[in-house]
Amino acid sequence: MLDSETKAVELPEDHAEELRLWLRLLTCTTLIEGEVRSRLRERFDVTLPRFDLMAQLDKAPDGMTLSDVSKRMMVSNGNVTGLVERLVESGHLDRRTSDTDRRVQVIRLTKLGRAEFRKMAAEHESWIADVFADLTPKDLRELMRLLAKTKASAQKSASRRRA
Amino acid sequence: MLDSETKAVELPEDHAEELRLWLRLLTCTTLIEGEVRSRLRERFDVTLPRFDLMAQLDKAPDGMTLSDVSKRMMVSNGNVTGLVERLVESGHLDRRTSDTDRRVQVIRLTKLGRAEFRKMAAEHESWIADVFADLTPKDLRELMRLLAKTKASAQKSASRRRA
DNA sequence: GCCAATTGCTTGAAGCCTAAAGAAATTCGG
DNA sequence: CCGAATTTCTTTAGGCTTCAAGCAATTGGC
Repeated sequence: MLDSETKAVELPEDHAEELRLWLRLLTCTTLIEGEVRSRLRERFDVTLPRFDLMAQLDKAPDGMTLSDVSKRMMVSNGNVTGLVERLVESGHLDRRTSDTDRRVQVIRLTKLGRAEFRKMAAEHESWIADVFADLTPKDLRELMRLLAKTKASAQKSASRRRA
Repeated sequence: MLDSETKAVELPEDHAEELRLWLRLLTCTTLIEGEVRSRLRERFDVTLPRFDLMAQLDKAPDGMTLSDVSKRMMVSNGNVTGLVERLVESGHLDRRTSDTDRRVQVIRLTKLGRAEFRKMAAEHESWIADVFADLTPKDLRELMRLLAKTKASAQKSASRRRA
């Protein structure tokens, strides 16, 4: 009894399995991400971060603030600033200062931006389908379930640390 | 019969499920990666790429060539060059030109590098264990299996494109 | 109304990353 | 043995990313 308590904190336990799982998860993501990245470049001469940002905005017809984008994309504020800058420059994004709060920048897709994104998104979806082509419907559902559980567990772990 | 053939190529099929799965996979990885990154910075003032590189070298006592590292880490050659440069500079890595092929650089951990890595790796393993803490042993095995399948499927898809 | 804390965003320094081009060494076909 | 192709690594330009510091606007306590 006392043992089981001390053990968790003191003794070096074997977590090689979790480690291997994490590495495999990372490998899968890196593999797919790299694939998507080079296809986006080849077909549309666009970078993955730009695509991701446009994807967020496509889901928000009324626009988003930079903070919203930053949270959704899980990247830093400064990162978003530069990304938006380049996309405004290229005519894909429209940027306005909020009427009610002059600190806030509201961005949304321009007509051009939306049109281009839709084209890219359609192909993108088929690439992703191809990536998972060998998984059965049951595999897909099961993987979804386990990743949901993983996400929850990871979030809990992160909040434990911040506490 | 003809239908099933045309359909796969022509008709816009619904692959929303695969798309959601990919986004969830990406979210999990980003979450965990961010967590590991900030912990490495806090505790050891080291970056994730440096840690990853040292992890590769820890598994290869006789050293590795830069190309080996590049393939293993799935990053570009130029990336490795810079990374190695900084780690040699900080005394963690040792770099020598191969005796048999003057193009080849062989790198390995120094005593300092190995000692520091071992300390980091021990903590790292416990962080990862914590991330997956809510998954049962069965979950872990099942997730491992499905990710193996995903990896194989993704590799197949990537090679189809390059073909 | 005022001042402190917070929030939203930008800036700057450093590092990471890729693609593409190029330099140097090796390998291989003939 | 020669030259073409390949391999290994570096360099360059451009972009992505973080952290930390800082500025401007708003909010909330008093």
